[in-house]
Amino acid sequence: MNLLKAEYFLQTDTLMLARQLLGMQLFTCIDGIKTAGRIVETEAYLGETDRASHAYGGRRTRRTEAMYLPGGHAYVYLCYGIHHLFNIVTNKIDIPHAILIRAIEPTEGINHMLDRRQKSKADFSLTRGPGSLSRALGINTGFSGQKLQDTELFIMDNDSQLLWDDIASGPRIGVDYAGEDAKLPYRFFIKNNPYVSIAKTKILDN
DNA sequence: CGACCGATCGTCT
DNA sequence: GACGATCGGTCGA
Repeated sequence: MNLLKAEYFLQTDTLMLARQLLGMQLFTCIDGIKTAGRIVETEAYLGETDRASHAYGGRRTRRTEAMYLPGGHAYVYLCYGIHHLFNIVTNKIDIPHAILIRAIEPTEGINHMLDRRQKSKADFSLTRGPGSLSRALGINTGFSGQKLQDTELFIMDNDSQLLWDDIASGPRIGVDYAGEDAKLPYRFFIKNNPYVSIAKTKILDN
C-alpha cells in the first residue's frame, strides 16, 4: 500500500478516477484515532455541464467553492440537515468536478467506527451509504476545502488491481431532479460487495 | 420484503 | 421559506 498524493486527482478524466478509486483505502486520523475502509462505491459529478452537480451552470457559492479548488481537496456538505457527504475534488483549478464516496468496507479501527455510529455490533450498515461512512470515519463539513494529506485525511492505493469484470456501473442515486442527466451511468461499484447501496435500478454494465 | 415518513438545518432565492 | 447527492424506523401485505 502506498500513500496517494493529492496531485493524483489533478487528472482530468473524473469518470476514470471514480472507477480507479474502487479498491483503494480511505483513511482518517482524527485526534489520534485511526480509521480506514476500502472504497467499494463511488459517483462522479462533472461540474458545470452536469445537472446533478451543485456546480451545474458554474454556480459558485460559499458551499460549492471547495469544488473549484485543484483536484485533491475535499468537498463536504451537509445533506438533509443531518448527513455530511464526503467528495474528492478532481480536475484542474476552477473545473468543479468531484467524486462522492458512497460506501466503504471497514479495514481499520472498527471499534472506533462503532462508537461514532453509536452501534454495538458491526453489520453492513456501518459504512454503507455516504452519510454513514462519513460519520464512521469522523468526516464533517469542517474538512471541506482541506487538501488530502497524510496526517488527517488521505488515500492509500492497493498493491492488487481490481479486475475490470469486478466493477459495475449504473445511474446515480437520489438525483431525480437532474432530468436526463439522472440516467447517466456515473455510479461505480464493486460487484457483489455487501457494503454497496441497494439500488432500485437494474441497469448494470462495465 | 416495499412504501412511506419524520428528522433537522445550512444554503440559496 | 423551501428544499435537499440520506437514514432508519414503522407499518402493512
